[in-house]
Amino acid sequence: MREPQRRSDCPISYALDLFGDKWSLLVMRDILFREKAHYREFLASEERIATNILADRLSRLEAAGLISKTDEEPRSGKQAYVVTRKGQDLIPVLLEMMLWSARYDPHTGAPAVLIAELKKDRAKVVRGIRRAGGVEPFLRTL
Amino acid sequence: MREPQRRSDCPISYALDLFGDKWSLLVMRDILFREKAHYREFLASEERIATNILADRLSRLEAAGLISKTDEEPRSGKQAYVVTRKGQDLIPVLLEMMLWSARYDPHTGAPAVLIAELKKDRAKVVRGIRRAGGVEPFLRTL
DNA sequence: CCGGATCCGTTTCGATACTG
DNA sequence: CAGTATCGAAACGGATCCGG
Repeated sequence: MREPQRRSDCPISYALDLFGDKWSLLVMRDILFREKAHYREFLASEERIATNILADRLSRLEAAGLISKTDEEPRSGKQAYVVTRKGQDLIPVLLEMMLWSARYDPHTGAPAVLIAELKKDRAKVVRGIRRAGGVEPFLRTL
Repeated sequence: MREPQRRSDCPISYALDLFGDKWSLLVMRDILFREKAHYREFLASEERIATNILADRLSRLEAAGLISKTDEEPRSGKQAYVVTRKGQDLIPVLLEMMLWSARYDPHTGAPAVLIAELKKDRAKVVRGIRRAGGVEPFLRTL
């Protein structure tokens, strides 16, 4: 497993050490907005993460305290990943990133519903995701 | 130069293709919060980016329309990078990321001033950075 | 089946030296 | 000053293998 090393004392570098790669934030998107919980489900994302990379990212995210592993059904060997409070607090970051992408990505349109909701009551949207885990259909496309 | 290729139609993947590495967001931090404009200034950051990586990231960010290069002083060969509107619109993303880092990074304390300002009037803070480019001293530590 | 670990070829990174 | 060139090291990606 890759052990990230801090490169500076600037606060943002803590996030960059964790998320400065192609996959970590995608895993967090899956668990936060798409209710994914099992290894197989992450693997099935359209971005096609490799098995070894996924295993590495899951264990790094767990080591950093953003997710935690639970033995859902010990006899079948089935495990589930759940997001922690620290992980949930990443929701605003992902939302801002998604808003920026939606505005400038020539490839996808901006999800007008979400933008309107955010403008109306930002904190409420964050709370909704935190509780429901992306149950609202428009969130699942992020 | 590395040409990023889109991996999915999910809007957030546009941002991840651009920023899914250790350096791109650091360059944007430098230009947005620390008023850096010249190649050597970026090089001087404490994270010690290599010259070839910096050149690559600058040209990618320029190709993506987040910064643009101007001939500040044509006869001395001195060039300056300036941030575009599209690049400035990344400020909220960086701010959220910094807030999250500050909250959870055991290594740095949270900049209380900024947190208070953001809670009071988020849009005003963003406008301030947009105009002044990190002139406020507390921004330079981000 | 499920959740990985291992192996291995390819891509990217990073440090230093060098150049227009 | 603002980058290239080079080269070893690290990370990635795909395929396959393994233990429960």
